[in-house]
Amino acid sequence: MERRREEMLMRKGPWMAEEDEILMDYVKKHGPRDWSSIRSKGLLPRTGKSCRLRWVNKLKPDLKTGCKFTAEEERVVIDLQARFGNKWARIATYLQGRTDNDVKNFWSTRQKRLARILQTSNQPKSQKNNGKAPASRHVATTLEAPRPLSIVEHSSSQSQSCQLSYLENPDVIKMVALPDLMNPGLHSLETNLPQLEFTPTEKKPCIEPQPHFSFPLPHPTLDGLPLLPENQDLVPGLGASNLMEMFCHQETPSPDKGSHYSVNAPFLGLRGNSRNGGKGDSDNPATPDSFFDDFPTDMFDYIESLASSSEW
DNA sequence: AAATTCACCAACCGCCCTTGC
DNA sequence: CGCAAGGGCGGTTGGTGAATT
Repeated sequence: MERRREEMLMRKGPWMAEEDEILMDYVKKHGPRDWSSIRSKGLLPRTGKSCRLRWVNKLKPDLKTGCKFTAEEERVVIDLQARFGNKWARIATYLQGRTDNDVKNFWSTRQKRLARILQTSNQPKSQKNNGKAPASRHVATTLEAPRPLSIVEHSSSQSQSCQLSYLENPDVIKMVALPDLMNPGLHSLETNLPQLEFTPTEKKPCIEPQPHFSFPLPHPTLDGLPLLPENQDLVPGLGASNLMEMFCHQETPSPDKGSHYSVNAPFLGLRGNSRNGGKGDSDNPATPDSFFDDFPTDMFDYIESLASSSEW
């Protein structure tokens, strides 16, 4: 009795269908506001926060629940994350039917995948086959390379072999992993695309709206910033040597460390996590991880398609 | 077939901002 | 102006099912 009463005081955990019904009914009558009064009126033994969250993430009409992010949505998230940082709620406003939680989860999964990929790649070959991770998941992307990564200029002919969704991205810097970087098998796959494009996140003032966006946007621009600037294959004046300097200006490759490049590229607009004084993510100091935030997700698709290939 | 790994998702927690008194 | 409550948001965790070994 007492226990039941306690339960009634405040419920946690998964929502039941009846609770959903009550909440829906409440929102129908009162609108999505005054969440705390749901509890105070004795309608549900849930906190206002919990009610709001449930509504926003599950009950709100027109949500794309259960649908994976499309390639286009992924691209939008990547672009907007580069622009806004971890402002999931803001990013979500540009994705119809997606919530901040959706975007956050998508991004988190992507980050974990990348972290794992990098970790796996950083292991010496001798360890790799002994590791618990399946061999098929080994990938060929790393910043701790046996040989330095080479950075080449973008050219239209090369770009055609790349993920199309990134070709219109501004300030594209293409990093080409050497074919034998991690796996000799890459030689045979070279023509397929052993190229990784990095999207710098420098917040440049843009003149014109990006015409390539095909998804519906609430505004033609984002807070006055066009979503993407016009095509610019390269940051003006950034030749390969300049790029190398920018990537490696903090620490040059040391032979005894096996050409380990410590990447610190301020021009990328690196971000830190938002909370610690980080309300303005975009001007946060760079963090080691944040560099990788700008990896396109389909990079992984490509990598994984390689990884799952029997050629590995 | 069992164990392990991974991806995805739902929900909670804590911090911060806004608002009302 | 200061305080408290409510709400918004980002980070994190835990559960579950699918995929892989």
